Amino acid sequence: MSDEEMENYAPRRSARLKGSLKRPPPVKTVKQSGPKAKKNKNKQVLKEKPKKVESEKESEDEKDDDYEDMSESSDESLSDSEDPDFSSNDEKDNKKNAKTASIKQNTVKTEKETKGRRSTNFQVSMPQSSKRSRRKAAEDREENKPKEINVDIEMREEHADIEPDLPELEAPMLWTEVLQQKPGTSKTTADDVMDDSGTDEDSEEEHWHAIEEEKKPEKVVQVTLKKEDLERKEEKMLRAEIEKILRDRKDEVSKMVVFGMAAHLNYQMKTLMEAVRDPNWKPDWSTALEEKVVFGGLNDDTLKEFKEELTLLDDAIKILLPKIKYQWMYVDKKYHSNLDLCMMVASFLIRSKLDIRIGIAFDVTLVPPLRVSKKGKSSYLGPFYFVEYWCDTEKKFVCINLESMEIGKVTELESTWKSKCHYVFTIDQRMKMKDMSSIYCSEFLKLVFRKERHLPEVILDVLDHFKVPDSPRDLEEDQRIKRELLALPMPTVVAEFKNHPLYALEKDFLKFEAVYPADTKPVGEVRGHNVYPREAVHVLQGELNWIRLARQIKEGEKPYKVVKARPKLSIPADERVQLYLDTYGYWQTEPYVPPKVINGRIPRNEYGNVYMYQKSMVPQECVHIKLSGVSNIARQLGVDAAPAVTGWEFSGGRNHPLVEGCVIMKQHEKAIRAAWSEWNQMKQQKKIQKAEDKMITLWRRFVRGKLLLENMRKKYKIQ
DNA sequence: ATGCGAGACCAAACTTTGTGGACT
DNA sequence: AAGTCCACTTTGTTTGGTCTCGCA
Repeated sequence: MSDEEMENYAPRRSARLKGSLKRPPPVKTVKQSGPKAKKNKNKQVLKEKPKKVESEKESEDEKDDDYEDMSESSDESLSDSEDPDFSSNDEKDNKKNAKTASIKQNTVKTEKETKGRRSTNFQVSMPQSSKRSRRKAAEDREENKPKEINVDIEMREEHADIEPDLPELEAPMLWTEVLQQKPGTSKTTADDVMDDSGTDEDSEEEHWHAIEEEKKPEKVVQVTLKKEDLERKEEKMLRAEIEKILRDRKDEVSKMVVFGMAAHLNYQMKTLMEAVRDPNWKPDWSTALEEKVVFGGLNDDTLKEFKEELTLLDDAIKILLPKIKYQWMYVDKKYHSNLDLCMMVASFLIRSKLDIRIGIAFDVTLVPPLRVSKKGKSSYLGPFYFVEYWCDTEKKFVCINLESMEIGKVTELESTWKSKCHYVFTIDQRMKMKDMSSIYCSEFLKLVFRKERHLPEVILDVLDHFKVPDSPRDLEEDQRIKRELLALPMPTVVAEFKNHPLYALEKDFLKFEAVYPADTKPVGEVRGHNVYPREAVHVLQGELNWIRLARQIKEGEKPYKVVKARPKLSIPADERVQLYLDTYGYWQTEPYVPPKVINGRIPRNEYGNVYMYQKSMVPQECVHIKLSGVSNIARQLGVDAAPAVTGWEFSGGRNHPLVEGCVIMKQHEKAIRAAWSEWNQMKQQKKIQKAEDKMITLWRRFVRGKLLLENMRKKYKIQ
């Protein structure tokens, strides 16, 4: 990016808001994203489960030894493996063993009891903070390690398989529990017990179902009141949310319309060029007229003559291939639509060796969200087409009004459009698309018109997709348009100056805006306000923001403007003092010069970090390694490593630096990378091992539970 | 009729370097 | 037993835009 581009890019306030300086999305959004949400859910399930097992086990302990032996034997049969973790993973085992004083296992397990307790908690699973997963994502991108993710997914699926079966195991346990419990003491609440009375006569199983399926009615008055308040608040939030979504949607849709129109124009031009350049296509009726143009120049009469040759059809010509269609129409001297006519005139002019552009005038008609349109239905009938040709004598493109076939009458052209158009694009034979609204829309500089249009950035964004470099002629034209616009009379109304593309009032300068050079003379005065050219208004930035754009303040520069700084939220409101922020213009900055390594120590900022907002900011003789856990490795190897701040994250009501990997000296890179990959491999292996262990534990529990259930059914003769 | 300014209201931007407890 | 991870948290102030209303 050249310096000049940089300036255009950075200092505009609106650009700042939408662009690079926008803070990274808050954690919230990351949290809500698919994989994370899924993980949370998964975690919850896992956390809940041990509780159930606990209750299961407690009731189990109260039963006679019969099925304990049973489960014991199943336990043993399953825990053949010598792996101590494997058999000690289950808390149930430990307690039971302690109680029954089983010989061999008891010794092993009591020894490891504390360890076993911990592992029942299932924290082993995949809970990951957004930060970590983001870092992991970055790391995956860099190192291509899909394996890790696969394991996660597999595990989740595994659980999904097991999970539905487990509740069945609970039934007999809870049933006995329920019978034993006194009203009010149980977890299954007094309501359930009260409902019991009604189902006295039922069989045991139906009894159970009645308890399970009964829904508790909500009765508490206080809760409903609170709920109402909540609803009111929620309703408001919901409405705001919906409005925002609709607003965004409207923006998106209208952007799409603009994009679609641009693509359409692009396509038409392409088709036209194909048709005209086709050597097999030889319409001869217009040759005389063409020669007239070539030798005598283009004038209204020749164009009118051309149009008189044509017949207007009532129905569209149905030929699918547009190129053929235009060729055929031209030969047959027929047209149906405005577009057809445009294409034929354009063909004619190209054949007459003229450089042409085709233009499209259109509008984006959308009813604003949640608001009734005052004007009623849109009367938009467009798009409308026109042709321009390059006039050598005037050194500019001149428009042709396809209705009257008059040349060069810009204001009349607009009146031929049957409805108001806010956008006019043109495309030349090089496929260079330009926004010419400023020339063809007479109200272009009006405040209302500006507001009805998209932001200039959006238009540029769309046109960027049809990238063709500017030719000298394009640049010249831009200059000419600017001169013409400047020659128009200045607005007389103060409000018209707000966001005016050419002028700005001093009173409307934004907080971070100032006139540069400082001695810029006002170009006029409106009701006592000085009018400055918009070009002279520059956006300033504080030092930290410039660093984020890889620029630093030149030495000895004085702040160009001092603005009120935002209060520090960490200081209590009553103790805050008004702080000020020094701001500088682009011209006061230079490209960021990364600091040098002194005595083998990587230079850090006051927080012990290195700013790595851009790749170019890496300190000299250093490299930035974006691998998670790499700073640990560096520390273990005794290598100096500085955490790299790549952005900011808003969480916990505060801003925190986003640290991605660290900066180390180049000479250590190889060793660190090797050490990291070794460490990472071990980590992966451990993870897989853990996942497998857990799977086995779950399966073991599942099978044992099944056996237990069978035993119970046999014993109590339950089907 | 038109434009202006004040004021109310609202949405969005901007803010820019922790902590405590659990776990390993 | 130190080091690491993770959940907690989801602010409050400023700013600019929009709308309305009264006034010139």
